[in-house]
Amino acid sequence: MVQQRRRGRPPKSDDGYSLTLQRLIREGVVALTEKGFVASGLEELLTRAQVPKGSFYYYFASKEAFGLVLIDAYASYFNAKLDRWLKDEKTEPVERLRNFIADACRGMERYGFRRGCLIGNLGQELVALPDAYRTALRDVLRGWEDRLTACLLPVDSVRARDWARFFWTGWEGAVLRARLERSAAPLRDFEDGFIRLIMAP
Amino acid sequence: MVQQRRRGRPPKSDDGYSLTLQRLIREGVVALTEKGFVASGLEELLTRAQVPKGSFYYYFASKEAFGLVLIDAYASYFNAKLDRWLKDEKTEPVERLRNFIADACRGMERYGFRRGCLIGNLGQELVALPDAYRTALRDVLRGWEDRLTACLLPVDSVRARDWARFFWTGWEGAVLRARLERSAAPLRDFEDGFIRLIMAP
DNA sequence: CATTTTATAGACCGATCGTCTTTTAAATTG
DNA sequence: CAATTTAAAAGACGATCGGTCTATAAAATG
Repeated sequence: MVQQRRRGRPPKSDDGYSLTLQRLIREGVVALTEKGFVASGLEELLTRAQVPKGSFYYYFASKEAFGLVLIDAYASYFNAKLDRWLKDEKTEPVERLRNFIADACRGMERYGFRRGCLIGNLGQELVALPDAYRTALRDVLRGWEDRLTACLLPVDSVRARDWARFFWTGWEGAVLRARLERSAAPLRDFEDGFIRLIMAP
Repeated sequence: MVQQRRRGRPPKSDDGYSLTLQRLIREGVVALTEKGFVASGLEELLTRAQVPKGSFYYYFASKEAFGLVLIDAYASYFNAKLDRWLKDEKTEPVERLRNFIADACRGMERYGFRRGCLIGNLGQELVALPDAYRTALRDVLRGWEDRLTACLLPVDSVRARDWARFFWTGWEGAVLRARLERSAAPLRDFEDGFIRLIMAP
């Protein structure tokens, strides 16, 4: 069947990710990891992204819709990062987790502990957010939980999921604490405790 | 010595806590535990507290100054709660912690998981907040750490402080997770893991 | 009644959000 | 190549709200 060409100007890129859109999403994710949703104003975002306001509302119906896209984008980015570390077959499971944590420490240091976890940030302001956000955020965390569970299965097949849940719960707290202290120490302290926990008989 | 009466209209109450002030602080703390600093608008707060806008700026120099007072008020409230549970001499140390957690679970359930931890909420939006807030929040957490350290000293005198640090780090995450899931399960899961950790040989 | 201090009232400005109309750009079709 | 069609950008605009400030009322003293 022959593809019937549409009349008129075609989209800049057919995958739905024009350069403008990419910049909006990139700057949006940065803003949310730093300040959360409410404190992130569109005006400042558009200035940073070098995108005029008119374009924003061409791509997104509202700030609310934009936020959901950002959650998705962040989840994709973070899931890729997790898969890279936690599925590294040539490394022992617990060591994979250690590698992920070391990478995260470097990441937080690189940005002077200004950037935290997008999911954690939005989670804290849940009451001020559109209702659909809660389930979206929850599901992202569950996705991380699944990935870590898979990684820990060889270590303790019975409790792998419990440990994974415990990890992400505590990790969000550790990221918060690291920002408060402007130090990666809370991340490493949590790492030590967690590994001691899952290694205990 | 006879109390010389001051000229002018006397304050409604001499302890510096007029009914108006009490209402402002009460509603302010509630707002911050629910939505954080930025998302908490003065307009709504004043409506709830039944205080006209003009009065607010009689009591506080700015929203920023107000926030610092709220952090203090919350810290006092929470420290009193901690002391009540963690210094309960007729109870075993670990059991004291369990009691505190059970109380916290009831608290979160009572408000339908709308209210979180004021310190955690503000910690997440640190970048959007006045600079003085960071150290204030950090010091409050250190105060909690001291209290739990004292409680855990009989259990493990060497590692008591490490465990206390670990607890508060993870606890902030657990509160966040509980709000996301609208369930106290994350709090109890964290409790289980933490106690297993400190009891391990 | 003038003075002093406490407390209230609400006007005011600027920022932000979201919409709307207009303009430009890039392709297709006859 | 001119007309047509759709994509994308540009930014003016109004409604709303947050935060601050000035003016006024209330309650006491001398």
